[in-house]
Amino acid sequence: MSQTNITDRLLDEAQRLVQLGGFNGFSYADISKAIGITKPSIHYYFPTKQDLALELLRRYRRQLQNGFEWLNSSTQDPKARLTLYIQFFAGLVKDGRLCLCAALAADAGSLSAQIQLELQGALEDKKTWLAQNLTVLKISEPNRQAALFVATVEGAMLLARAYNDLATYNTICQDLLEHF
Amino acid sequence: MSQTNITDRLLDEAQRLVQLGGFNGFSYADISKAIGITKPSIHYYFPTKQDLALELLRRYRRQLQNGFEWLNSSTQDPKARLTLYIQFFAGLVKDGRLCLCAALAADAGSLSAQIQLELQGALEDKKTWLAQNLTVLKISEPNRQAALFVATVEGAMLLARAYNDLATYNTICQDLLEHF
DNA sequence: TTGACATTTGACCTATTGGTAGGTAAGATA
DNA sequence: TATCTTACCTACCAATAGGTCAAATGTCAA
Repeated sequence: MSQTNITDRLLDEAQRLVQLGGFNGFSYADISKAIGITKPSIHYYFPTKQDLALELLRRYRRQLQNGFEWLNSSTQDPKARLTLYIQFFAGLVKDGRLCLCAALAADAGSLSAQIQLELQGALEDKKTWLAQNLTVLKISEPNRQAALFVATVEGAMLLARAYNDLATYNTICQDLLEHF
Repeated sequence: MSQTNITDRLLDEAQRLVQLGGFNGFSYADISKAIGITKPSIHYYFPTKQDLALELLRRYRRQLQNGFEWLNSSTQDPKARLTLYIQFFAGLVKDGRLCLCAALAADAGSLSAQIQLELQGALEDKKTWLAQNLTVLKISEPNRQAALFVATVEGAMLLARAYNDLATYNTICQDLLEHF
C-alpha cells in the first residue's frame, strides 16, 4: 500500500495481526517491532487500542466501498460480480488471514459498543452490495439471501483458516455460487 | 453439568470464556474468580493454557459425539436432524457465545499445531455426521455440501454474535435448510 | 532566526500475564 | 506406623500488557 503514511503502515500491520490472531492476540509492542517505531509513537496516533480497532474498521469500510465500486465498474454481470467478491477475500485466505469482520466478531466480547456498531456497519455494507446484485438476479428475498451469502463466505474463511487450506475456501464458495 | 468434578467445572468456565472472548480474551485469573479456586490450582489440572485448550477441544469432540448419537436416536428423518443440529447451536448463540470451533479458529494463530489438529478433527466430526444425513437425502456430493453446511452455520453464529441477535442466526439457518 | 506546532523518543508506571516454588492437610497404600 | 499421592494453598517470579509524561527533535512559516 503506502510506504510513506505512517498511520496507514500502523493500520496495515495492526490489521494483519488482528486477522491472524484476533484483537487480543497482539500488542502495541508487536506493531512497534514490525514497523520500527516506538510504542509511545503508536499511542500518539492511536491513544488506546480501542481507538486503533475503531479506525481499523472505519478504514476497512472505506476499503470495502472502494472494492465494491471497482467490482461494479469491472462487470455488469451480477453472477460475475459475486465470483469476484469471493476472489477478493481469497487473497486474505491465501495469507492465512480472516476477514476483519470475522476476526473482530469472534473477539466481540472485548470490544466497545461503538466498535461493535462499526462492525455491524461493515457487515451491512457487504449485505447491501450483495443484495443489490441478487436483486438483479431476480432472487426472491435478496436481503435474506445476502445475509446467507455473507455468513457462508465468512464461515468458509473460518474453516479455511482452521484447515490452513485455501482449497477449503474455494470449494465451499464454489458450491455457494451454484445455489444462485 | 457436573457440580462435583472440578476438572469439568474448570473446563465449563474456560469454554464459556473462550466462546465469549476468544482464547486470548481470558486468563487463569478469570477462571479462578469464577470457580473459587486459586490460580495455581488451575495449573495443577492444566499446567499450561495450551493444555487447557487441547482438553477443551477433546471434551468438545466427545460432547459432539454424544450430541450426534442423541440426534440419531431422536429421529430417523434426516431433514429433521439437520433442523435439530441448528437448534443445538442456537442455545449457544442465545447466550452470546460462539461454537468452540469458530472461537478457536479465529485465534488459530496462537494455538499449537496439536491443538489445530484437534480443531480440524472437531470440524471433521461435524462434516462427517452431516454428510451421512445428506447422503440419505440423496444430495449429490454430500461431503462438499456438508462443508458448505458447516461453514454457513459457523458463519451465521459469527454474524449473530456481531449483531448480538439470535434472529440473525435463525433466519440464515432457515434459508440454509431450504436449499436442502 | 525564531517561534509554533507536529512528531518521536527514553524512561517509567501499574496491573496483569502465564507460570513456579514450596508447603500442607487428608486420604490411600504399604 | 511410615510413606506416598491427591488436591489444594500462600507467596512469589519474570515478562508483558496498555499506557503516561517530559524532553528532544523535526518542520515550516513569519
